[in-house]
Amino acid sequence: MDYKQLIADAIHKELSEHLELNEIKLLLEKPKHTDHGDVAFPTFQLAKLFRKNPAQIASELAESISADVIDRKEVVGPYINFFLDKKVVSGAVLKEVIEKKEDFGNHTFGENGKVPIDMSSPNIAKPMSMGHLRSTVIGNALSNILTKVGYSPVRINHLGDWGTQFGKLITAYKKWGSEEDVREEPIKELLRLYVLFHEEAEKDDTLEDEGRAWFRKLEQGNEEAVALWKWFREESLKEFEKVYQRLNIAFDSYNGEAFYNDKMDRVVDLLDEKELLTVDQGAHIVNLDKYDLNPALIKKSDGATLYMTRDLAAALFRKETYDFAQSLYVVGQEQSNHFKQLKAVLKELGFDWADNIHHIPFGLITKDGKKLSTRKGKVVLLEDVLDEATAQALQQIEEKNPDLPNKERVSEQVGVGAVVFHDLKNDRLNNFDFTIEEVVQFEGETGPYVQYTRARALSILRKAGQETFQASDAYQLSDAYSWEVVKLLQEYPDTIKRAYDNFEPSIIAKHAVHLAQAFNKFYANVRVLDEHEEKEARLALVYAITEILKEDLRILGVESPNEM
RNA sequence: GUUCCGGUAGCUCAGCAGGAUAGAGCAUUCGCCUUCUAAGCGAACGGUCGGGGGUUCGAAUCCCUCUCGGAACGCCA
Repeated sequence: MDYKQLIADAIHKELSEHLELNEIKLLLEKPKHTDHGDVAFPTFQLAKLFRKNPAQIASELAESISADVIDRKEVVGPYINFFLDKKVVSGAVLKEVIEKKEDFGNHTFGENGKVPIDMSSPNIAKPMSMGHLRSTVIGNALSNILTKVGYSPVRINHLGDWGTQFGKLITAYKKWGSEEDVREEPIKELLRLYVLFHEEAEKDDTLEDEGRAWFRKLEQGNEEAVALWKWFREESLKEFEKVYQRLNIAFDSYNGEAFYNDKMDRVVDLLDEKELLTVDQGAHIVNLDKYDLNPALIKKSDGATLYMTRDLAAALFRKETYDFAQSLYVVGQEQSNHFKQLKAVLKELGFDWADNIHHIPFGLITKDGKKLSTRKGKVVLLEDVLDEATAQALQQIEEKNPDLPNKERVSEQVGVGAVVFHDLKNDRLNNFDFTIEEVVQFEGETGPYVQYTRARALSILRKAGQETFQASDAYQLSDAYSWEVVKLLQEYPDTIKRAYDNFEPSIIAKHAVHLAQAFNKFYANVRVLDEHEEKEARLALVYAITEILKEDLRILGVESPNEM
């Protein structure tokens, strides 16, 4: 039920000669202050039309408008403020939530279209950092949002499993490493070797050459090099998997950079056929002047392929494999030029589907104001952050609720939830400077706050001994506190749609926080379990909240403990 | 130098298909547990919405310009 629509209809009846229905709908707004009602209609625009002052128009127009959902109208200057019938609306909304449960807010316009999402993409032999967290959790949340609006997402972990760094790594391993050490703590050891290589390379020029030589051997299929590469890859993946399990994220594909090694010749041939390649300073490029972009580098002057070549191959592969409706790349904003070029080259090749490729950029995480750099060993390890968050959550539980069963499990849910929620709660383009204090918080607009709110709500249901509800519009509520909650529930389908339209998980996070805040106010001011004529309806509201908070958190990739 | 992000309360951020007194969290101070989990609720404090122009009945929101941060600008990914 769309109340804005109903009111627009009612107004349109009176103004059909002057304004289109959708024009009226666009004029309707949601007042900032509750004493201005639930829906407001400003009449400024009508002033010219009627050659009267807006206030006069408002008061004359208000009298003739009526609809079942309108409880009362107030004219304040040039505004007509509509107050909806709380009982009618709350009954209808609660009925729908109880009926649909976690499917409330779903849309079908995605029509099952496949949407590959390039996300996470850590580099083999390097630890997962806070930077990878962003791509991972944003990609995961977008996947969930896409599912909610009817698409069929394909989570692709485009692993950084190829490149000259493997030559360096092999060199470093053979010089300073041992099988034992790598087996012990694969990523820590491989990172140590990688950092060491760069330190030593500053003193010794021949090291870089050696690294390049080993990479060449790897490319040529040298047995020793390939074996080491495979081993590094396997060991790294095992460790990544541990993190992904903690984050509760699974991928549909691990086709990384290496996967496209044998698929790039075709791209070059295709570009050649269409006569798009030109040679400039020895390198093969595609000129993109007409797009106002720098040329795309396809082949280096030594003949080696590049990032662009590989991504073109990947784009083609994904189109052919999935016949996607859209293709998303959750990659840092510093690469927006690359993706503009990628789309432009595909366009030049005559592929209209390039329009369905979307780069989903996100802001940079810095530490002490500086960019994180694996090479310099300046990283914030994701595992360390999750461990710290979990430890603090456990400490919190010991203080607040020491008798809680499954403390370990719950502290993991709360700790990891805090970190993930923190990463998703603001506009994804915002940069932020990492401090553990800021990321691991349990009060205010945080994941644990939302989790805690839901746990309290569930506790009421447990005490009431009622955890299932009949879908009925008899659950009617009249108090101001529940009304704020009902309005937020009612907006849910729209919220999901907006999150999808903007590819923006923070819209869901904000809904979760607002819903939790509204419920906590309700909780503090309205007794649910006391005998009251609206007791059943209040319980139904509490139930609806537990469902929707859980759904909000699920979309974000955050778990919902039943008690905490 | 060019292009792209961003500048809103002490701090972190909402609000930006223009609308009625600019909101929240954190921090600080003060209230509220004999009643549904105080990881909560309430109150106080806190703002030239970076500066200046313009469009408009109306601008934090749109346009121009300046300024200050961050990022990207052909052989890394």
